[in-house]
Amino acid sequence: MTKHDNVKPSNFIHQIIEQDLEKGVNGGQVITRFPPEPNGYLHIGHAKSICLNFGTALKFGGECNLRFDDTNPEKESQEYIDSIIRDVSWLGFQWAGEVRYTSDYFQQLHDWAVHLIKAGKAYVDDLSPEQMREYRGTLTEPGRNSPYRERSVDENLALFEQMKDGTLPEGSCVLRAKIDMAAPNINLRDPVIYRIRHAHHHQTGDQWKIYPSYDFAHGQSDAIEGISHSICTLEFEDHRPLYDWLLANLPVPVVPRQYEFARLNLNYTITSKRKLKQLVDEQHVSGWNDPRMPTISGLRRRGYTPAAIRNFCDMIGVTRSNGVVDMAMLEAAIREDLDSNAPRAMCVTRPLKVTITNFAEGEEEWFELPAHPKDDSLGSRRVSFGRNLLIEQEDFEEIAPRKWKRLAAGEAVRLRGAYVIRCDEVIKNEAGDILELKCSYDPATKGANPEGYKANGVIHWVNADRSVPCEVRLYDRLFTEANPEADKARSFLDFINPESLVVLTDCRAEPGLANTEPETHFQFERLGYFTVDQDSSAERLVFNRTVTLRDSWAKIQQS
RNA sequence: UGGGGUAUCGCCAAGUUGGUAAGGCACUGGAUUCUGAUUCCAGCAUGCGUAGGUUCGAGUCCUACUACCCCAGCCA
Repeated sequence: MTKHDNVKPSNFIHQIIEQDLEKGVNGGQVITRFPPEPNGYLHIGHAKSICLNFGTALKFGGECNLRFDDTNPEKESQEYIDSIIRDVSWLGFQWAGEVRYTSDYFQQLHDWAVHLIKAGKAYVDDLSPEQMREYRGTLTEPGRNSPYRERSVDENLALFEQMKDGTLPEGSCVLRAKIDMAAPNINLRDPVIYRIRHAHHHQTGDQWKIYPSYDFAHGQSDAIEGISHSICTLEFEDHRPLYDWLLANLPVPVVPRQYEFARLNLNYTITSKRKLKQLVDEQHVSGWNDPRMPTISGLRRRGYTPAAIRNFCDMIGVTRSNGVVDMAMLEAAIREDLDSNAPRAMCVTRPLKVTITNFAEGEEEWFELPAHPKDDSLGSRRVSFGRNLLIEQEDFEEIAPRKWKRLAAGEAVRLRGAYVIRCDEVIKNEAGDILELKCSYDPATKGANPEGYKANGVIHWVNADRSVPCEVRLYDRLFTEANPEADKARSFLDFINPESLVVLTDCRAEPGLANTEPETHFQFERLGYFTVDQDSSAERLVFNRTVTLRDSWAKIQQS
């Protein structure tokens, strides 16, 4: 949508808000929130939610809170909290006020639970988890009332007090909302709203022995924060009646409304936190920020930019229909950004020795080349030319194939930004491997077309005596299947792409690339966009391939 | 067999008093090009899950089907 910025990205939630604003709902205030559970790292799917929630607040002059939905201490940790804060900031969004935690509201939530008990709308149930499942009924059969459902208010109060005090063991009982065991919507069949957990909480320590369930915590936390539009994904749609029931039965300050949108699915990857964690725990990848991971930190390390991710989120839109977005769309977003903003450079990844026989030994010539073909504001760079050069192995064929625009025996090709050279001799070993090319350069072709003959095309190169040794990590899609989770009989792990990472250690980059800082982006001409990895140092430069350039030659070859 | 949803080009997605199918990605031609990149031009749904119906006219209204997704954690 950025490309021609004609149709402004609109979505059904914005339309609802516009109507609300016209009606004067919420006093004209738009307050949203992004509510991650700190039990893993954020991924591209969360980026969609972040852009929606923060973007909506921005669009309507409102605010968006960052709230950790931390009601399940056993699965959560400070490491995840830190990573989430880092990722949201990096994406370019600022939340209103301090970071919030559902655990900030534990006391209020507890008091509201007591309120429900006193109103005869909640009870302590001693049923075991197995029994509770039996009593709940099935999708097609109604449930039955628990034998503990009619306990007196006083008894419930006393029991809940004991749960809270820690005098009752974990799992011995729970607090349930008293709604309707025959409701067709299973979420309304007396949902559990508090359970006993003698666990240490990353924020509240050992203060609490009981923790509220998601359903009991979320809507009320929204109300406490004055959220006007509580946006979540489709799977919570069935929870909305419960969300509304709790707000209707509690003395909350405001009544937020919940709206659901379809979560993002991307092909050739997964966006299940559980499975991403499995990839990390079982070391199929190097960590949450492995450049192959669809996590925000992985994309960042891979070389994706905040602007590209935000643009991608605009491109895919927000609807209620479940679909699978093509990875090509994400790649298009980063190409668009980096094409206009990344400085160009030359790097030879699989070097082939080229000796310029008519260029004097020990001599050197420097060229000043623009850093960007269309944007002078990016400045220029200097590259060194000499007798000993390196070109890409795949840029030479002894016998040129049809439509070949590179170097071939006896033919001429332009070295980007320098001279046209001709291959005069091919040096091979006994096995027939090509070891070196003897070439001659045409001194008249600096900034000028050759006279009386034509060069096949343009290839990139580097001065062997001046280039910077470096490592290049070629990344590709993590899975070989568009939907690695489709096969019920096989694990998604079976479809990990064995070539998702290819490490090249004998690469040579142009001189100016020495001492580049991590996260600096480049376009290595004719190869793709690359970004300096966090492992990189002055002693050992490391580049990650973010994405290749579009390659019409590859398509010609295939056909 | 219960409840809640969704169905518009290969993918995403506009379409809001019914008026004669945006755009992006991908793809295919062609032009420019010292990146087979970029850019530019052109092409790409007589049809909107299916079948009926209402209407001068339906993706938009009605009816009946079909497919797919979510729900039976003391996870979120």
